[in-house]
Amino acid sequence: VSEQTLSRKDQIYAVAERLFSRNGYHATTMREIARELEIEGGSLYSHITGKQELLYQIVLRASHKFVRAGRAAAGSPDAPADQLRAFMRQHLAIIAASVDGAVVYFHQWRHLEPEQRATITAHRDEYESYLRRILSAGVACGQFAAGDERLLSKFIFSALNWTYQWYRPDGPLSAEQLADAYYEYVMAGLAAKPQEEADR
Amino acid sequence: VSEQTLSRKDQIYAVAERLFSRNGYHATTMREIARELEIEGGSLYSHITGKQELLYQIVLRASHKFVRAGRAAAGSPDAPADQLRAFMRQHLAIIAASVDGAVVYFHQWRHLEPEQRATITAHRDEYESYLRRILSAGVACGQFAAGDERLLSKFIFSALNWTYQWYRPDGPLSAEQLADAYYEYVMAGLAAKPQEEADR
Amino acid sequence: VSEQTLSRKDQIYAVAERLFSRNGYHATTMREIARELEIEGGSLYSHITGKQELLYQIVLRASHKFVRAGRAAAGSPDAPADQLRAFMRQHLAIIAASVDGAVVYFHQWRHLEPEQRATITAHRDEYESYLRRILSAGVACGQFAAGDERLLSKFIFSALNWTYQWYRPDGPLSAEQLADAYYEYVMAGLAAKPQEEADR
Amino acid sequence: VSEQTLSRKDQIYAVAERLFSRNGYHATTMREIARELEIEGGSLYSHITGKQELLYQIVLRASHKFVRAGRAAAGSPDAPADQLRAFMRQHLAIIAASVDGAVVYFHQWRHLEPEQRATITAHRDEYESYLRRILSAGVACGQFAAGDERLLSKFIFSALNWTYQWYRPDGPLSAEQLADAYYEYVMAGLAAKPQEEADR
DNA sequence: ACCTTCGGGACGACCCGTTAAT
DNA sequence: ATTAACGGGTCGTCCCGAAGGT
Repeated sequence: VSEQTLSRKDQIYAVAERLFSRNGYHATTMREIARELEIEGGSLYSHITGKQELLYQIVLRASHKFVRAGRAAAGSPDAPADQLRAFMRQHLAIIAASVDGAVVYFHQWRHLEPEQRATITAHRDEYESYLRRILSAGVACGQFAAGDERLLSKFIFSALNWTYQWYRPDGPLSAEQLADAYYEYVMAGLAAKPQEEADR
Repeated sequence: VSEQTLSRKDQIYAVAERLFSRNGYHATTMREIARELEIEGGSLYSHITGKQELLYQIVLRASHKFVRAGRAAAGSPDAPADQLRAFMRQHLAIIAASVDGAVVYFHQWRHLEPEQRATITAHRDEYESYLRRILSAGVACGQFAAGDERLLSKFIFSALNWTYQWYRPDGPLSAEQLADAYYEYVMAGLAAKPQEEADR
Repeated sequence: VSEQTLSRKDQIYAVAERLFSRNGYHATTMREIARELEIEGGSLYSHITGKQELLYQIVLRASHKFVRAGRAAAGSPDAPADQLRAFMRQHLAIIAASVDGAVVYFHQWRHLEPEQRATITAHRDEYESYLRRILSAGVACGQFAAGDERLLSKFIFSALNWTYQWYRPDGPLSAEQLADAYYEYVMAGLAAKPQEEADR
Repeated sequence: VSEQTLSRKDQIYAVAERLFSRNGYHATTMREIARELEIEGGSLYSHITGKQELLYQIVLRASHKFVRAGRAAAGSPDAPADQLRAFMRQHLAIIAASVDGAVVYFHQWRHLEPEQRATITAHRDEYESYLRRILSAGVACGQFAAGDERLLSKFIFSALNWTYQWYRPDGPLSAEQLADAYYEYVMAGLAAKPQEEADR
């Protein structure tokens, strides 16, 4: 990532995001962040208010991105199956755009202050509700088989969320290709289909 | 959890597992662990060698459980689809048996020493290879549709691994029920089936 | 040194002397002492009262040996030159008998409690006075050249005391041989003698 | 000692040298060093890397001084007897310039890390070789009586090294006077000389 | 009588987030 | 943006003692 054209403050956020992601919040020191920018530890405080705020802003930003994407997907006039595909694409696009941000979002929210955590949790709940709404609509209109929507949504989120553990945007798969592949798995499963069996 | 009949050492490990899981390795202090056992911080060191060793043993134990289970599932004489079901059941059974252990295993391995981390990574690779072997066998014998087995294995692991984030063994779902539900999702997907539609 | 036939208490003192000598008082731990005896740290306290007492007794013993030897040398009816030779032989014999004891005596007395230190200092002063008495007597009877006896005594003690830094009783030189060699240096110096020069 | 014009780092080294000398390395705490400078213990670490490094630098500095002086004395074009006198003067001048530094050098090198200790030991060996070279040259040219040069060099070092135990530069004797007195002892011994007796 | 086990409590070096002065 | 420092905290170690086993 080019850190050249960013303001000093944004550079700090960028470095913090990377280090929080790689080493975790508590294992990252302010001096480490400063060293990457070739300044002294104390100098950070001309630009930021503190470590805690650093974490909060990073998590909050990621959180907003997900919520915004989810609201868009669930609010579109498309059929539920297409909404689901859009939802998955968006989710993976956000992760692909900033794997480090995603890692911090998913892993480090525990280290927020209670108030901050409450805010983030609320966002997360809202986001998850969008997927459940899509699923319900799909069942209602007969596109999806009936089932436990709550459990199903967790199943889908599992697939989506876990990607930050291994996905790298510079790998062979684009985020969209990955989303489409996962969409197929989610929709059709992996069992051999009757006609395929007949083909052999 | 009954900590009555455990040796002091095992009590320490149990508390450490819980706190590492809830708060993370670096945010957990040795004195916190001690306080839960109503002894002083320094007294821990009559029983253990250090914080790092605590983490390593906890992660190592979880790692062993997964490897053992994976080897058993992939080595059974059953058909691949049954192996897969067994694999998923075992995986969730391990998580259900100790959610805290699973959280530490999945989240805190980054804080191991390089050597320790290498050991754990090797175990993880071995474990993942068992699932891929099952999937390959299933494709070979026509039980599973052909596809990218590497990607598919990641998809399945996503579903399995993410459970530690929300699953509680004292909830409404047993680990086995959850495994079976997930197995169905993985095999058949959520798209409404033609005959099912006809059934209605 | 055979530690077989000693009482447990004496074994502890023997080990402590060795470790205090090699590593110093503060760098030696009670557990280390115990480990050499293949018991646990806490078990030492059945036999001794504490670490400080250990040091004090070791230093005190060495101190007594020197004082006793000095008193004997200075109190003998021999001529001062012979008293000096006896003094030097005795001093080195004590060091040779227990280099570790000598090291602790010379190095670790700083770590005694003030009271204990005062006792040892008094002994040391007494010991040094014996040498000065011998020197004064030698000057008075014309055996030694006149000079600053205070400085001279320091010069002689330097040679004697420093030996614990390098002397090993199992080396090529016996303590007596060393004492005699040093006696010659002290008496005659190293300058070539006139007749020796004539010899060439 | 004026600690006014020194950099903070040098002040720390000066205090550490004094305390290591008086109380020994292990009995000196970082907080004690800090207290003398009227700062908090943790604040030391803005200027230095650690306690071990403190010791190493202090010992290393003293070590360098001795080696440099020894090389100069043994390398001069003077006659061996004059080289010896110069060697002794330099040695005592170094001790007089910093008795504390000498004490640390002679006493605390045991507490260095193995690698550091090896460096210091090599320096010490080099230094001692210079004196032996002077002695050999003196014997070869007939200025010194023949004898065991190895033992003789130890004898001379004893006198020189032990001085840090009692010598204080603000006492009645200058370092040079002391060196010259010791030089006379070493060269001529203390036995009454025949012609001197005749002179009386 | 001897030793182990378990623990207390103080203290060790060192590090961290942060700030005031410059 | 730096420099120097604070103050509180971290893990770990140490000496020592009490309870209890053999």
